Order: sequence, then C-alpha cells, then structure tokens
Amino acid sequence: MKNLTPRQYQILEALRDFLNKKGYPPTVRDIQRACGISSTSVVDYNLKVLERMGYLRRDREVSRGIDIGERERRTATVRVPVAGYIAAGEPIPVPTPDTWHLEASAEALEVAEEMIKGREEVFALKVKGTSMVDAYINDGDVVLMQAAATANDGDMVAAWLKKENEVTLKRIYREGGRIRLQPANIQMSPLYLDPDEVEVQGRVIGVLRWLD
Amino acid sequence: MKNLTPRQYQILEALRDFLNKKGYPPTVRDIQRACGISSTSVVDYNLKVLERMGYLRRDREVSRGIDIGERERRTATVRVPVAGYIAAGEPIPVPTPDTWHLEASAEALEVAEEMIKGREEVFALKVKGTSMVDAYINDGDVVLMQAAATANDGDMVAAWLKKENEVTLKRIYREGGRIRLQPANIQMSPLYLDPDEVEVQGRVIGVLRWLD
DNA sequence: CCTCCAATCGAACGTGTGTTCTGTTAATGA
DNA sequence: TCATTAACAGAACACACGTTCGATTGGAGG
Repeated sequence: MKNLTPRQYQILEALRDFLNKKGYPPTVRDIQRACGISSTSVVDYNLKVLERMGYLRRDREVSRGIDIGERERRTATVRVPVAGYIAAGEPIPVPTPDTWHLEASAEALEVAEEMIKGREEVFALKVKGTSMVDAYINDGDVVLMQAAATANDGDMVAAWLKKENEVTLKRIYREGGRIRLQPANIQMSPLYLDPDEVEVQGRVIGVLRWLD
Repeated sequence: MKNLTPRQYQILEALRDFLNKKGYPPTVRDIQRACGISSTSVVDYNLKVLERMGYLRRDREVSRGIDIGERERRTATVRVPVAGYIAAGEPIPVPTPDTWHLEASAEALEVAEEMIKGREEVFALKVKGTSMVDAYINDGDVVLMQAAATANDGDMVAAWLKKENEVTLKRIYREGGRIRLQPANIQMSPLYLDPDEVEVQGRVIGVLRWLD
C-alpha cells in the first residue's frame, strides 16, 4: 500500500477519533479544527486524495458524508482455533470439517484481521522443539496455517515427509517431475523429493511470537 | 423497556438501514423521505422522543448528529504506530511523546489485544536485513516494541551497542558489574559488556511475520 | 359540549457545511 | 531560467439541514 503523508495520516486519525467519540462522522470543519488546519479547502483537498487512494468513500454535497470502510469500524479481530502442536516427528493435527466448529472447549487465539486477510479455515499451531529454526521459527512460537492439500509455487507450506517421517516448513516449488523444498534460511540447501514422498498439510500464513 | 409506536419503530429501522448502507447517519430529511413523512418537524419530534427514551443520542444543531449506541467499540484490537525500520547499523527510531501520534508514523498496524496485553507506548518496527537471524527474526518481519530505557533481567531488549555502532535484539542480564546479552539461539555465545557500552532502547514484546 | 394533549403538517428562518475560485509557496525537472 | 505541480490559505457562494412556530386533527376524559 502507498505511504500516507503526515497530513493524510493526521486527518485519518482525526476522523477515527471523532467517529469513536461521537458516533457519527465529522464535517470538513470538524477535521480542520482537530488538525489545526487554517482552511477547509485543505481538508477537502486531502480527503479527495484519500478517497482516490481508497482509504474512504465520500458522498458529494453531503454533510458528514464520509464512510470509512467496514473493516476499520468493526472488530478487526478473528478467533482462530489452536489445533495443537507442531513438532518435527509427527504430522500436524489439521482440523477436519467435523472438528472445526467443536473448538468451544479447545484453546483459541484472537488474531488481528490484518493477519488473516479474509482467509477461511485458518487454524493455529504451537511450535514444540527447535526443529523449525531453519525457517526462523523457534520453540514456543505460534504458526498460523490455512488448511490446504495443495499449494502454489512459492507458498510456504507444512510438508509431511513420508520417508523421513517428519513435518517441515518450507517454500514449495514444482520443478520438472520433482518437488523442491526451499528453506527460508538461504544458506541451507533445498530438498529435492518425488511428489509421492511429500504431502502438503497446509499453507503457512504467518508466525506469531510472544516474549515475556 | 417501553413499547415503541409504529412511527418510532419505523424511524429507528430507517436509521439503521441508512447507517448500514451509507456508513454515516441520515439527516432529518433522509428519514422523512424513507418513512414517507410529510414534514421534517415530525421526524424531529419523534427523534426527541426516542432520545428521551434512550434509544439514541443527538447533538443539537449538528447535521446527522445521531448516535445509535449499537456501535460498541470493544477494542479487542489496538492500533500500533509503525515507527520505521530496525536494521543492524542504526539506532531504532523510538517515538517520543511529540511524534507519537504524528508524522513519525505514517503507517499503523492493527494488532490483537492479546499481543499487547494492555501495555502502553507500544510501537512497531519493520525488520530490514538479516542481522537479527540469531533471534530467529528474518528480513520483513515486524517487531513489536515497548518504549523503555531500562529492562529487567531476562527481558528481550533492543540494545544499542555504542562501540560496535549497532543495534541488536537479545535477552539482557546484569551479572556483577557487567551486562550479559544472550542470543535467543542457544548455540551462540553471549556478549559481555560494560553498562556504559550498552543502551537499552526498548523491550521486545513480540514478533509478527506474514507469508504470502 | 368542552378542554387537554399527543401527533402531524406546512412553511419559514438561520446557519452549518460542502464546494469552488483565486492566489501563494516550495519543490522538481527540463 | 521557466514551467509544472503538490500542498496550502482565505474568501465567497449556494443550499442542505436542524430548528421553530402556528395551525390542524383525532382521541381521551370530564
């Protein structure tokens, strides 16, 4: 996304503040006052820029006719079930459609919408052990996954290596009749395997780490 | 709560509809049109009644100054300013109270409350380069920091090494008159330094990583 | 019959508010 | 050096919009 100028950011902040506090959008002059701008035309000018950039929607000739996207107004957070642990020596516990909504008792995680970006069937796994360090993932980290049996070239996936009896997180590439698994750590060498030796268990969306 | 007359119910419905559709509240005349009422004063009259009954809040003399209480703003999510980049060769740009809500952060990040846990003065930095790999942090990751000039033993901190002219992320321990900086990677050896060679720039709260 | 009052209507008033127009300034590039 | 453009200032315009006021209607209660 494009960078905002300080003024644009300032106006967006003022907009959100006003909306939060009052419950309805500000007028051009409300924004002008909040930002210490000396002319309404400056506000109008920047609002037009922000609209062109997609940060908001305006209705012309309408007082307070500013609409910040739904995304920003509502709870931008999603509950993600924690399906279990991910470790080197065992396949990851991918939730099935049956178990998917039975997660009431199980653990869940509150994740910002920004992390998920509207994806469905997302779950989380806690990393056990240090076998993922070549993906810069440490013991105790949380991995966000999307259930998927297939993946596109370049996707970071959880791959079950049947022969080695081991799960690993690597970027996947199809090359000729083989599959290349590329570690995030570029100093490490890729793995070349036959398609029937690898089973994609899910796509890796992101990584979360807490430090206390 | 008391029963609504058909007219009041009708007006409330029109209000919600408009708000959902447009993103901002309607004017008196918008409601009038939507309800097929022939006078604005009728709308005004009924809005006053509804306000007295607590169904909404109005700001007088303000166009579209209607606030339905329904928009509950439970912030299970927190906006965190992105202060800039963190790289090996330069100190991190810690926001000062002046720049906190201003130009320094042209960007912001939506983060789940769970990540912050109520902490104040939290900001984010984008990692540039691979100098933090010994903390399992890769190029492009986002580090959540809490502004702090001091730290407790065991805290993960952003430490500015004056002699080396370099910032690093390590756990800090005071041992005797010296300071031990312990990499997250236990295979790497700790650094021992004099207190005046180290400047704590902030505490590391967490790490975020997106994979696309 | 009457009064009382909630609910509505139509019109008018004053100002809040989006918009536009004319300039000015600073930065950029040919 | 001049032309171009983004960003801003100040003033003015037109009308959208909240408010108010007088009048009417219809029902409830005496």
